[in-house]
Amino acid sequence: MPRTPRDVTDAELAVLRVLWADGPRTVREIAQLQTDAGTATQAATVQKLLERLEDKGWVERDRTGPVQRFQATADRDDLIGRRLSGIAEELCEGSLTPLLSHLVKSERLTNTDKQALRDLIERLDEK
Amino acid sequence: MPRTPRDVTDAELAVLRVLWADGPRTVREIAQLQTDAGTATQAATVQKLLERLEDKGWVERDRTGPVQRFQATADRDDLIGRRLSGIAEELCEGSLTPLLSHLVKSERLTNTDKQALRDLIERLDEK
DNA sequence: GCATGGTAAGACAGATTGTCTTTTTAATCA
DNA sequence: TGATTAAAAAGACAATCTGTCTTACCATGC
Repeated sequence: MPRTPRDVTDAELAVLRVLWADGPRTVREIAQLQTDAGTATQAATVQKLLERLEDKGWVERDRTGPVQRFQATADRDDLIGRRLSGIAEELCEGSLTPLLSHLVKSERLTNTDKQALRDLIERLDEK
Repeated sequence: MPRTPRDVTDAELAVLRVLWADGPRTVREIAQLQTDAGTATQAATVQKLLERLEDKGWVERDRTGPVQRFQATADRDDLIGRRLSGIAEELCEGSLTPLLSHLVKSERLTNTDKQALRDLIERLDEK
């Protein structure tokens, strides 16, 4: 029964968000920023989350200064990519095509989306 | 600390797969089919998984016959849709656009994919 | 009325996850 | 330089979540 852990958990994502929004930070700073944002989190908790994120490769730390500073090694789009691949892997034998066509067929695309899509495709062709 | 449970877990997905592939089935049949497929699973376990799937709305059961028969209420594409929405919700304030552009920009699309994509878009325009 | 197979309840252990507490280290200062 | 303090590492915990079973309950066919 090998359960598959989450790539990034809720609490971990909250930390990543701070790093994405405010760049490299210390543990205290992150905790403070989260508290400001309404989600009070003890520094010790943030520290543990950062440790786990580092293990998973989402974050790296700078140990040179007197106080460690953490920064994300991947941005939101990278996480999106990993999640999409995960879905493709689990439900489509690895192919992204079903995801793509699902999105295009979904009724939720705005006209702007459609136009952007056409542009993207054209640019694709050029290459 | 409200953890967000998985929409469909690994073991549950295995059951869903059987229903998708072989249509409405009884608990025993599902267990048997899984065993045939190499993943031995006791009928009791399948029963519990089906119960959970029913609670979550992925499966419904026909209690009329002497033996209950289960069937999926959603297909693979529905699950894909839910997952995509989940990502959009969690990482893109609900917008699907970032997912879409990620997919299109990914290097993993084959020429066939691209062509299919163009066709889809054209059909979109017509509506 | 009783055996039997199917169903429902629920018991469990192991893993995951969000949060802390305790130790250990490192840096500061009287 | 020894005492004080802040930071980081370890690791303790409780509350789930999940995959699997076990036990109790029922309806049917003899």
